[in-house]
Amino acid sequence: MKNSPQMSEDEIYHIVKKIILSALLPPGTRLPEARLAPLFGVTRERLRKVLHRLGHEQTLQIVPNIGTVVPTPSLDSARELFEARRVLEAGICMRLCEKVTVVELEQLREHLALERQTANSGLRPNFIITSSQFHLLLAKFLNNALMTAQLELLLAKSALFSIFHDPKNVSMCSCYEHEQIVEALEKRDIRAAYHATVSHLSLIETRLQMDKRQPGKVDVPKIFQDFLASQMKIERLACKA
Amino acid sequence: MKNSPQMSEDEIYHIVKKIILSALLPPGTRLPEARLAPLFGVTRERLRKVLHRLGHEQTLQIVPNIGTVVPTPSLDSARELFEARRVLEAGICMRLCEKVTVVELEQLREHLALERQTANSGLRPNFIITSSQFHLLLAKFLNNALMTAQLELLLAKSALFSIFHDPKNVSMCSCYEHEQIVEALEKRDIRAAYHATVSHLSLIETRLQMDKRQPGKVDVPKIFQDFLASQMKIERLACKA
DNA sequence: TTAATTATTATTGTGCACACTTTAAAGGAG
DNA sequence: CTCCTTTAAAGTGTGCACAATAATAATTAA
Repeated sequence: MKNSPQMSEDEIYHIVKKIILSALLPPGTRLPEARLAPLFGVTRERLRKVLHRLGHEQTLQIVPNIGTVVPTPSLDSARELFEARRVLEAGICMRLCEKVTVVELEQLREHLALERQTANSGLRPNFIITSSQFHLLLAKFLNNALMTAQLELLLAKSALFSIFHDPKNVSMCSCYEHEQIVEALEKRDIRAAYHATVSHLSLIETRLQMDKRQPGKVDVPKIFQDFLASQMKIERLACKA
Repeated sequence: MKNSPQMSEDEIYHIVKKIILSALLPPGTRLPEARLAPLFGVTRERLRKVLHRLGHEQTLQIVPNIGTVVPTPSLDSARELFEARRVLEAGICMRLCEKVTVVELEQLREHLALERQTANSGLRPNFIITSSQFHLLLAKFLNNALMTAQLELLLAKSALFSIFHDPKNVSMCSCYEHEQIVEALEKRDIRAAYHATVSHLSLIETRLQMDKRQPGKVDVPKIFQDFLASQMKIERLACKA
């Protein structure tokens, strides 16, 4: 059964990105373009373009004559990453204190509920994404596409780090920490919001313990195919509703 | 005389970027890949890759069946851009208050002198770049490659706006405003540094007056060639020294 | 049996050609 | 002379083929 729905480049881009950031592939895994392309119903050249785009924005690593591989982030870059996130997200949170609406606060509460639910379900890939989206949601309320895009890049890199991390710890802690941020926003307390954000990010950073799991070979095309199948199932459900 | 020094993709990337950000080409100008490629001594496909990379990071605009064109930024995106810069650069400046060294402060002073000199010389392309580099210099002192890269993207977009702007006003004002930032850093006064940065950026923003100069057709290959020639002259001087 | 070496297969990188689209130019009617 | 239509030129987008490189399997020697 060949899966050839002739996807657009943007669609492919988002799907591949999601697969990488869901930690479905161990770091160091190569992405063979000729094998993966037919799964999206496109030629090799087309997928290649998408892969290299992800490479340029550091979600993938481009290695000459090897192609694109899932990156293995270093400890140094973690330091830089979280420092950048502290600067950007603290700023976002402070601005948000002034202009966040009650409707948006309600949305945040709903998202917190979703996070708890996902955490309890124990599915790590889902949780990594849900957890990131809390931060993204905050940025979106500022109505600034550019800033949202910049944060999205940082979140993508953060997700790559989470791959190395013990899942259970993150799940429990961050839900509570996110709640503290929302509470500060509800009180419109700039100082509290600043500290909640900065300390939350610092906590994530210190929790990082480089496990260095082995590259453990996997059947990449199979993982892609499974993911696409599950995506299609979700889409069908959405259509029904 | 064909100019074919077989440049690397990274070299080409930086040169094209510099040409765009120097406001050498009016907004809306198309970049014909087949014509430009031989100037760098590469094939069309190779240049194409670089052009699209610049397109993905918004330094160029990709239009289907038209190719890459010099973007014409909108007023809305200016608002977003400077809001993002305020958040990021204010954060950078505040952190810098704590850890900037005397050597670095000296470097900043030197750069201010260079800015004044460039402003007086009246060469707008040079000034746009020199002025941006002040902001970049601040970021570099934080020793965070990621944050530097993020700011670099924002500065690139800002430079695109400067193309629409009356050059003389910028020149005079920003030098003084940059000086205020340096003074705040010298006193290690976080509050002053924050305000100097935020108000400087807001001033730049309000000064923007969309001139809407006509696309005014230009000989793109000629401009590229001239730029490359001048670059080579600079390189030769550097070799002698 | 294991290590080293060679042969084979798989995969990336890139130039080329051709189809398709847009732009510029030429020609003709009002 | 101007505007519209038609024709030619220029330019983009993309599949394909082949060369170069890396990974894997097979083979041989110690």
